[in-house]
Amino acid sequence: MARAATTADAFNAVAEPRRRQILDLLAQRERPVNDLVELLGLAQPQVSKHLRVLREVDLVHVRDEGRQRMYRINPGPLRDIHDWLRKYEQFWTERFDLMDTVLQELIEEDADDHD
Amino acid sequence: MARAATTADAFNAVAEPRRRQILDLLAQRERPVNDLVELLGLAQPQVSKHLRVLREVDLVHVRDEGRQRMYRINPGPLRDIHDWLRKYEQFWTERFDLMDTVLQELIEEDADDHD
DNA sequence: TTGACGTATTCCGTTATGGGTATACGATAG
DNA sequence: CTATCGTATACCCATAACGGAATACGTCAA
Repeated sequence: MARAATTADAFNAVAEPRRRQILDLLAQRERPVNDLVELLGLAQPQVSKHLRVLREVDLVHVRDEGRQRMYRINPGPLRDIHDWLRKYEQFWTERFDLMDTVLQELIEEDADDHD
Repeated sequence: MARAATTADAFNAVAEPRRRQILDLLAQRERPVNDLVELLGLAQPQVSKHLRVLREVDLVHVRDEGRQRMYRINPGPLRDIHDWLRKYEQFWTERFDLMDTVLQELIEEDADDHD
């Protein structure tokens, strides 16, 4: 088995920075492909390919409007990521970071004692 | 360019389900490698390799204890993901999802009118 | 010192990425 | 009907992932 497909889930789709940028731009408003091409400074085919990935994990919706294709964000699938992360939120408060550091030092000192 | 390395950042490291499982297990307590091997039902080398990735993005810390290596979670880097996600939280409330659906239908009806 | 244990590394094969470039395709303007 | 616009797809290349299997390495027990 190789690495999971980028279209496997939101985690994989969003691991690519360009695709995060695209979502950020679509979060502002619905946009046609050429808008994204300009704003990202990427070649049009690459943008279309990233959009395909985002479509396949249902992070964007498309709508035909004449010869343009309007892309809209659909943030629902991001919730899976958020749900997974939620259990870690407590860990990265300032106070906890400090406690973590102190504990780590204690553990290391203790390990030294055992030499 | 190929796909970004799994060690490029927390986004890529955490895109792999096994590595999320490992973090979940380490969130409970510090553990030696063999604990993870048993709990995950994976071969030991694969676990060591996943741990290497997690180490390289600083999501885990190691500590030598005799012939064992104790792994501890370091959730700090997850914060980057959380920060990026935060701007989307508002989008996936029930009420917004409903509004989204209604808007989508209106847009589609409108598009039909233009035929 | 030797052997067993716990863990890391290396090599292999399969798979798919992301960018580049060329091209195909549908819709609309003239 | 044809040319052009907006977009999607196909093809190529370089890169690296992940799992499997073998093996190397450091630590401790006898």
